[in-house]
Amino acid sequence: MDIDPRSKKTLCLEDLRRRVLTQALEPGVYMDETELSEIYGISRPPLREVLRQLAGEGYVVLHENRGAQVAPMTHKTLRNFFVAAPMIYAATTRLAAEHATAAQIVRLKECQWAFRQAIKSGDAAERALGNERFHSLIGEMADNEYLTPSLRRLLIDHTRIGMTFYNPRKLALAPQRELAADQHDQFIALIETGDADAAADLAVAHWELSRAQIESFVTPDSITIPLGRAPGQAETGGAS
Amino acid sequence: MDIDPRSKKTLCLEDLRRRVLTQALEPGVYMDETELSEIYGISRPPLREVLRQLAGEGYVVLHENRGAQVAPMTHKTLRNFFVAAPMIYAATTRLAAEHATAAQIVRLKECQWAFRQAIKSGDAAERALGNERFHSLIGEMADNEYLTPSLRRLLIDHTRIGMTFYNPRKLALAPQRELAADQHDQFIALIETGDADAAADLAVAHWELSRAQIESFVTPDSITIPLGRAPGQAETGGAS
DNA sequence: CTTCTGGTTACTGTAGACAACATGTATTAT
DNA sequence: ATAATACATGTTGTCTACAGTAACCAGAAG
Repeated sequence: MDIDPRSKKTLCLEDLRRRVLTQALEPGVYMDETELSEIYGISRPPLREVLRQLAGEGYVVLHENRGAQVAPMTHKTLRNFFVAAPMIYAATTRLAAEHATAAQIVRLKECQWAFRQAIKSGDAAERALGNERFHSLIGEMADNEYLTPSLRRLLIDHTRIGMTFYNPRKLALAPQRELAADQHDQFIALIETGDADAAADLAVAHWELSRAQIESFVTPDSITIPLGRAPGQAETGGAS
Repeated sequence: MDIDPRSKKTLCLEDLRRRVLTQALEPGVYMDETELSEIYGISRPPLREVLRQLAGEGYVVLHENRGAQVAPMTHKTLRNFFVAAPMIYAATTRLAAEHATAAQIVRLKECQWAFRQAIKSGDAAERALGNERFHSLIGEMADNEYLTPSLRRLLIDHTRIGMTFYNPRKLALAPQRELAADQHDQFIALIETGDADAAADLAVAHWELSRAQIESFVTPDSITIPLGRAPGQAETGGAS
């Protein structure tokens, strides 16, 4: 579909994906077709095609006569996410270890290198996109057209959730970030040796780490702060 | 997205889905935009939107400057299908038993009634579409936006495969068809009582039955036919 | 002051016409 | 005779202009 990476339409598609993933376009907001078509230098019909495709991929939701809405995140979202993620991640990682080609492993290593660079730089968006790409590549390795759709859908919200909670200034979380990156190296090693069982286990462990991080933000430790002290931290707060 | 079922565009979308599922549009064939737009009485831009959406849903594959192709079925298709199906079916059925609402169960019963009618009538397409709708409704009950994409993708090919192999004239398979329909009734009963474990087990059993039917056609028992006899059957044969 | 109704506005949905690309064929040169 | 190239044809990709619809706001009646 997107063979020619130079076309404006493809650029538009990729940029909109990026904007949704990084929450530059916040969940739930409505998008103006005319405005977007002017931004990307194309007319409305092809832009509408792009929006349809994004709807199919789960980035946006289309409403009749009311336009495209960035896929919202509700209270049910997180719960459903916790149910589906470990199963899909474990399954796709297992299949990746069984089917990965040499060329794919090379690309995965390049991606991991870029991911570590992003962590060092402290750029939340780059880190989140790098992580998304890493797991997306594992999905490609799995080479199963029936599991990929759910994996892609999971990665969209996993990235957005990570983007919400990730804060490079929280030094206490640096060890966890290192651990996550180390696990990525282990993914590569296990996929390269074709150890499917270990890869599946690692996928679950990797997921548990991510889950713990998310839960630590959903249930913050603000209780430990003594009463009467000036509250200087409100980092997890909203955007706009 | 498709709130108004009367619009030509929605009709077009649903009809194309139906045509792909019943193999009226055979896997791999290319579709002519102009021709389709004339058939459904709409112009090419909205038709192209429909094709994009169908691509997102996995019914068709888009090729740059070469149009839309009905999603092909290769040798890898069946293998990947066998890997993913039991996992997704079991998971969604379990969740359906946990989350189903009364209104949804009513609709499922209506669907099951229609399904039995279709079996009696011997209409392969109606039966296949009825089965697809039944499992699609269970997917809705599961109410998990992360698992639904894979389920829908599975159901597309499950329906097409069933459409290929199903032959109402094969009387030997009548008991299996009856069993499948009975299992649907059991699905309803277990979902209604909320027995998630039993529902998941039934999903696997239901899948195994379907799998056995498929395998019996992939590996036909032509060996038992004595040599020298006129070969009168070539039903599973290829397309254009 | 509240509520219903009419108009206004801004957006989405669609159509028709034009441009770009790919394919198949015929012609020419080797 | 064969291969390569140029052309003709048909399809996809895109743009501009128009039609339809829903939300918003103002004004009048209760």
